[in-house]
Amino acid sequence: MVTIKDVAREAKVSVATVSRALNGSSNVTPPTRVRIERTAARLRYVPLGAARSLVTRRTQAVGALLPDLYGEFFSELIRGIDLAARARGLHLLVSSTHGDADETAAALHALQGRVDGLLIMSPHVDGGFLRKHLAGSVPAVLMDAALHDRRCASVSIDNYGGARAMTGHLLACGHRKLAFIQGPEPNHDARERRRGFEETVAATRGTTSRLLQGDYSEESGHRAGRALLSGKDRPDAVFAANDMMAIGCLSAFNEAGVRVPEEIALAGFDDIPIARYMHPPLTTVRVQISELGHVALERLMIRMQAPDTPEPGVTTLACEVVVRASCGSGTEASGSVKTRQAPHTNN
Amino acid sequence: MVTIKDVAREAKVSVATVSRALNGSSNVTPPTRVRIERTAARLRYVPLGAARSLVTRRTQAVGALLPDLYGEFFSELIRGIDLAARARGLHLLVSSTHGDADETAAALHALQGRVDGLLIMSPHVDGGFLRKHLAGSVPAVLMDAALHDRRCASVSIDNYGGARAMTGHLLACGHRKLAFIQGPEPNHDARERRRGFEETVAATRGTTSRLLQGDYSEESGHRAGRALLSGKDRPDAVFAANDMMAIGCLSAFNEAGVRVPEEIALAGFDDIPIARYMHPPLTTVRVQISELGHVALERLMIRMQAPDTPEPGVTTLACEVVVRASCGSGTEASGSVKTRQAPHTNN
DNA sequence: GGGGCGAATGTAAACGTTTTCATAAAGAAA
DNA sequence: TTTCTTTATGAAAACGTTTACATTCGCCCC
Repeated sequence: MVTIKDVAREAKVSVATVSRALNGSSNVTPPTRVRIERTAARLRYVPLGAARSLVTRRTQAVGALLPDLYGEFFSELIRGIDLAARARGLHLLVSSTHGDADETAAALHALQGRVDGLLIMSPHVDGGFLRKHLAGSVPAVLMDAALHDRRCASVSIDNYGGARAMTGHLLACGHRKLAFIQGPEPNHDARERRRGFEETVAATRGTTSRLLQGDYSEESGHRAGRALLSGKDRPDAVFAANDMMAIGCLSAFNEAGVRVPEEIALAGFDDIPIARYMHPPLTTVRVQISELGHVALERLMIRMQAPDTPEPGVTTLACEVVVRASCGSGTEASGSVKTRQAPHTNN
Repeated sequence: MVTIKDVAREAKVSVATVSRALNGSSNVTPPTRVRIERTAARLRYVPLGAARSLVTRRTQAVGALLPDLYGEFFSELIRGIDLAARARGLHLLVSSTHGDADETAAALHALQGRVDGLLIMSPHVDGGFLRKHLAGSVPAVLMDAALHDRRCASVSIDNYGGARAMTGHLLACGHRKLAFIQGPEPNHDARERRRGFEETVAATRGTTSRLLQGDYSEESGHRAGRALLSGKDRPDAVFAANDMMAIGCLSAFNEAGVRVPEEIALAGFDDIPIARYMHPPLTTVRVQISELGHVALERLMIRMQAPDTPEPGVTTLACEVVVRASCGSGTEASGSVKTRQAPHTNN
């Protein structure tokens, strides 16, 4: 392996000068600098990250702890984080946890000491969990976290507002018998979306509603769709807690020859890129998924640079109802309604 | 920050013993071990990765350099890599390059010295590029690389065979006027898929074919679909070089009220999870995308453990035609044909 | 009871880099 | 010239960990 010493010897300078020349900064004579740069390039010298980190106390890396890596939601999220990290010159360490709280704690532990900051999305992680397992050793930002805990930074989507807006839209379209395919129970966002749906329905006279269990996968949406068709009291609109389930549900309807939106309306949540390419194009709640990653990373940067600044609380990203054909909206061909301005930070 | 010295002092042993106790291995008396473990847990000691890496010459991390992070193909690929890496106790550093060869080289450079191995997928990277910019400092495995270069390890999909098989299937369905929506020119896999299509068509009498340019995005597929409909000589089957474009194309057909497969057949490539949930479900070439990541990581592990072993050449992963409704296959409702056994390593 | 041996623990030297401090050289002010 | 300041460079000390080697201790065997 070629080290800084080799470069120093070849270029006939000390290691200190090599370090200075290569890190751009302080006083090195132009001729020495180019000589060193040439030598380094010739020897193919690459500074060892570990050694550098050890002395600078910086890894130039952030970790992203995610619950799963399945589907377009996460590819969009990772994309948003990656782009923002790249712009800041940071490396991105991704880690997924499929298991329970213990496994999540283990993953969190493994990530510490390797990164300068942590982006966390996990149903098991809230402020208390973080304080217990992180102990302030690394700044962290929660994404879509369960608890709006003032003491830890977090960036969330306005799941509740989005679900309210979408439910309101379905009602406005004239649908009265609604069904909701909910996401996995432990997920905070799944609960919020359901709450938005239920409260809106409860506040409107003359409506009936029904809940089906799902787990955010297409397959569970497909199952739910079949269950709805086989039941005796078919709803006139189905609101799925995410697009993947809506897509699975749509496919079940298509298989059964039930036309959407003529016979049954359908809406999703997330606005994953594929949603608009479905047939019919899917009415959904737009969440700027990549923006969530982007904003979370920016927040993390702030905390990394000034770790002792007062905790900045929760940032909420607005959602937006995107009306496409699948909800049977007669009045407007396509349009959108925002739940509120974004991003909005609540201290 | 709490270091190994703090733990040693608290537990009244030397740092060496702490290190031994925490790393599981050699002779430590059970009572001392538990005392050290307790102390470490109490102090919330986390070993600093950088220091550990510096002395062990291992980062316990692999890097994945990917061309982009958009769409389900990459989320599946990352998922496959992540799962395999997790199983091996390795961390995963992801990095994407959107730019040209220079940017790719820079990303490659930034990744060196931070990882024990590299997984690379990039249209700009071939064996020569690798030798020039990597210089054997880190073992690397190419995924779906342009050049089947014996001197560097690579895992590829049988793009050519898959395209041949699919084209053959479309012909077997009775379609004679074919169109192919090709992927971005610089991509090796895009070229291979086109080659498979063209050669199969050329070998069959009485067929006509037409090529349209795409870039693997839904949007480009949508554009291509519209172009096909507006043209005077409408094909009876369209083969898109990936599923995303097929989905965009399908959406264009749907918008125009052109029925698939009755009026025009459609096929894709990749079998992303969503493909089967389209309407009609998409006939496509199944590529075990996550398996590609998985196999690539396993290959990398081998090279990491024995760097001086002779280069093992190219591993090819078979593709499989998955027949669903979109191709208008009258005879069989659903089925599949493999191009060959997988995985198959060619030394 | 002494010699040898193995197990448990301690000591200290690496690992490659940055950075502080010291030094040398070169110019500016006198 | 002399002295002071500035600038470029070098020497060496950190950074936190692992690990080769040294040491101590207790035990068994003769």
